[in-house]
Amino acid sequence: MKTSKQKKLEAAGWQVGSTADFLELSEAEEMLVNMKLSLAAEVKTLRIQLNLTQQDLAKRIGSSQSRVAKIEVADKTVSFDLLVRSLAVLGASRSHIGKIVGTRKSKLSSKKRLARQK
Amino acid sequence: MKTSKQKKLEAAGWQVGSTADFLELSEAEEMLVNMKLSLAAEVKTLRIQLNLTQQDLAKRIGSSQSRVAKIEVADKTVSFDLLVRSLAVLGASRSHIGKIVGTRKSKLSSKKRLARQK
DNA sequence: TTGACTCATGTCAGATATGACATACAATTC
DNA sequence: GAATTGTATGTCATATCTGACATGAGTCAA
Repeated sequence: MKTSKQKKLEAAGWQVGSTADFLELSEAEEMLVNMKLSLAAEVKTLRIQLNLTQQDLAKRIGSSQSRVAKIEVADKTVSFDLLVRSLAVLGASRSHIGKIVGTRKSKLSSKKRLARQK
Repeated sequence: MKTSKQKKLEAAGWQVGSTADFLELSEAEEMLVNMKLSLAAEVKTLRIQLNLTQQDLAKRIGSSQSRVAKIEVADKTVSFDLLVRSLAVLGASRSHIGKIVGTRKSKLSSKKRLARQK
């Protein structure tokens, strides 16, 4: 099924699903990247709060130190799955993870924000 | 670095990072599965709200109808990434997605809940 | 300095996810 | 009951992700 609007557009010769969709995908992709960055930052935060080394966390999630390093910088070879799994193992609840996913990180780091207040 | 508690446990002969961690991983895994189920359900809900067929959504995310079908039943070959990407393309905001991720679905479907009220 | 410890990054073989296709099933319409 | 439409499921070649390893760089104490 399609909306009448879509049908009209297509009848008028528009390629609904090519150019416009490319933009939509880009936007979605950017959002995904930002989410991953937020999740990655939280992994690092939680790990440090728990006084664990990357090696320690690696052991907990059945991986290696190098991969944990990549997780924490949201390396492009790191999946959403792995990020969420890491948070879960660090004790983050669903609602906690949901908050991270749903909250846009401020562009200024807390360090810069502090400097800014002076 | 390790917590003093961990050090004590290890000194006492515990294999911190083997048995206990296996349980932690299982819990995390279960949480992940539940999250995926919630996300999958939301994909279906949003798609239907937007009056799109699986084929339409497939086109939007650059995939195929069959994969969308798998997405909506949270097939085990469907990644978190793909679920979130789908929601994003369906117009879900970060906070919207965050809510889905963070909210445990009631075990009773809305249909059953309605039947229950009688 | 040397060594131990922590984190970052490149590489790679093997595991997993992917789009695409074929096909099956259900509901509608003719 | 044949055709159409929307959805589900199995398979497969390929793309992407994975753990593991090697190695470099920074910190700190002996």
